[in-house]
Amino acid sequence: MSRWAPVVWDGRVKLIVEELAMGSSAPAVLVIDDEMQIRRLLRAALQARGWRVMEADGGQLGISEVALGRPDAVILDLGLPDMDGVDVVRRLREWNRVPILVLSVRDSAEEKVRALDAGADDYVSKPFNTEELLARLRAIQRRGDPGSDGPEFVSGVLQIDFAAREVRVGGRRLGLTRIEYAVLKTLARNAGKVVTQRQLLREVWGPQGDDCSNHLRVHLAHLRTKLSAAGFDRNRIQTETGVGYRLIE
Amino acid sequence: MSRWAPVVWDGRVKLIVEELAMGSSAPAVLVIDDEMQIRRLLRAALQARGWRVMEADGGQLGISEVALGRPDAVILDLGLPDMDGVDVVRRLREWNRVPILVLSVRDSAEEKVRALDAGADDYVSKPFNTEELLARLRAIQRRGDPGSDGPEFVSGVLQIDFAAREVRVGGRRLGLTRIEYAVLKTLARNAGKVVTQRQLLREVWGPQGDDCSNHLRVHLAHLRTKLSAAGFDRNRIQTETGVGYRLIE
DNA sequence: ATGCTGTCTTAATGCTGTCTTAATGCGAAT
DNA sequence: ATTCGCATTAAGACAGCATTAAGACAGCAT
Repeated sequence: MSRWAPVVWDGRVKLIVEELAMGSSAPAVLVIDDEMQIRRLLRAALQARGWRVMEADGGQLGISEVALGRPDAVILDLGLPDMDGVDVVRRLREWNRVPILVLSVRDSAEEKVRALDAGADDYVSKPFNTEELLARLRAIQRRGDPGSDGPEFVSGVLQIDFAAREVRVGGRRLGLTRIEYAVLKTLARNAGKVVTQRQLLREVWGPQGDDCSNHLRVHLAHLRTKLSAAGFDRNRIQTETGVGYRLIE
Repeated sequence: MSRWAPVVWDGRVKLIVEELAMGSSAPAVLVIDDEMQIRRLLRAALQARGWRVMEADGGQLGISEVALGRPDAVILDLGLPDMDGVDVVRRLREWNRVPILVLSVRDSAEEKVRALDAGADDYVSKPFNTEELLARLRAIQRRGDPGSDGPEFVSGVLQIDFAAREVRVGGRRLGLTRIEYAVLKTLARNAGKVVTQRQLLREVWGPQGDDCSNHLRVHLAHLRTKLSAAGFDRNRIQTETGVGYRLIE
């Protein structure tokens, strides 16, 4: 099948194309808000500016979503039903430095001070101007994360520096194509665990990217060949027949 | 000039004396505002919280003060008499990444977007709540300064002086156009890492500057030609197809 | 205003490298 | 034995890239 079989040329498809153009590494933002209307509004605005948008409707879910999805920024509504918003900030800051923009209906100085001192990077009162919010989001996201230098994934001879998009095997740089890198990145992020084919397909070809499983096999073969040529044991990418693949730690 | 030869007892000298008095280890903030009342108010509040305070009453002076005094944060009033505040931000950002909190009497979204996209880190409207402003200052200052240990970049034969906007290859000066310089600067600031096309496009053509990818290619070709003509290995600007570019360290 | 200079944009070309497609062979499960 | 899923390879299609040249444009000095 061709990737250009989709019948509709809607926003979703356009997004996929854009993601592909960016090596599927478009910055992701997590919106934590219990009001669906706000989430919808933000999703539309953010996607229009090239963000990948994730959503959570509660604090608990939001925190786990940060852990799982590793967003590049977080928009957090303080008025969540399940827990205090400032506590969410605090909990996140215990282990994560992702930029956090706090939203709130309250406009009091004390509230702002509380949130900012808990570790939030900016505070915007509702109702907000969308353009301003986007600009503020850009501002806090622009100032990258200082504390992340060097390879973030190391396992034997294989090391991956996600920030630099660089893969090394035994110290030697490896040139990977967009798709090969995306596949390896996903496997590495879930090292030891089985990554389903669907998961890989979505990572590379987007939500509509099922029935590209043959492509996946081809690229995996290339990936294995390149890795093993550089001294990486080819068998460390295991095939779980009918399920997916696993990178042995 | 010797620090203890000053003929005039002006603000700068006063500042030095204060630095000595504070042991000069406290974080410094530069307040750029033409209204003396505001400066006094801020000075009192900031000093009470342990900041070392520097002052400038105009944009020109403020910029040179940033260069000389290397403050850890800047509070900048947009409504300066001698130049447009947003321009001050822009000028500072050409070579410096110090956190900037912008103050303004104007509360319009456009103004905020302009200032933030120019490189400011936060925007507070006057009249402001002092506690909130201090909390915001802490928030932007907390998120340290990642990539600027000095305005110099050196890697092999290539050296860039961001302050002077000067590029040298093997000591010889290189004349670059605005766009060429902006591209090289961005690559250098992220040396070793892949800089996405979108990132470069935004750096040069602003936030809505997508769909200029062809221009980018043209200017990159010029840049590579100029660099290699001066003795810089052309391959040290790598292309990551479909993703972006990387300057090899 | 006018012309000059250097920069930016636009467009066209050929090319490189990546992705897709399809064909073949293998092995495990039915 | 047959079928299904997977690995591998090779070849062609295609997107994205590099490069060049020419025209538009802005900035600047006259």
